[in-house]
Amino acid sequence: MEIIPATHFEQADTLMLAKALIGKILVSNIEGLSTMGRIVETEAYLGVTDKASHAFGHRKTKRTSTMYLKGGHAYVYLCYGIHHLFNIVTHEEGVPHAILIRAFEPLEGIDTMLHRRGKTKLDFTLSRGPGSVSKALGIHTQHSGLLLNSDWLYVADDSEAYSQESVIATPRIGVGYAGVDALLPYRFLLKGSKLVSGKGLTNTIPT
DNA sequence: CGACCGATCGTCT
DNA sequence: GACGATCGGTCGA
Repeated sequence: MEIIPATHFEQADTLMLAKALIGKILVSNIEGLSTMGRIVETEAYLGVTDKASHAFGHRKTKRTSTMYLKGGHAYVYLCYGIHHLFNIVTHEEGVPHAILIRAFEPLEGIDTMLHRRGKTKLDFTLSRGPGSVSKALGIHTQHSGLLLNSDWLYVADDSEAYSQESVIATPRIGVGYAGVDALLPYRFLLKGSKLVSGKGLTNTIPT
């Protein structure tokens, strides 16, 4: 399995990067515990021109300043006072693009993930939804601003083949406030995956 | 199965 | 002082 270096995310085409993340492996080594899963759902947030992005209109605050770092950094923020949502920053320094990881298929460290999630048995809710993703992997807002690397968290490619047709694009979830931008097809998912979040899909069938 | 609701708090106006 | 890039539980059809 090949580690994808943080510099990979310095590329400018965030939509391409978000699509290409589908099928890749996310590995965390946090608090001495190793967990791993295959990414099945992502969303792209295109910075200053994207009404759904925290950086829309060049908004830059203490919280969102990490989005302006160069690609390959982690952007983690607290949502609804409860959930820690994990993004990978993309593009060059100063351009606040990011990719939200919304769901993955658990591969290793399942006992650890179950414990972190307060569950006793594996089902499709373990790592479905961006809040669940971070909780299962042990990602916390304190990780925001860190560069992805093998010390704590990285993306890897196990060369499992996914055809372009197996990845589909849909509008993003929960961004109704973004007006017309809420309709943009910036959400990518593995077609037919039962592990994908949101409503109106075949995601209610237990594995 | 869908609709609704409460939890919970940092961030921004 | 209001509001989320959410989740899990409950309620009713």
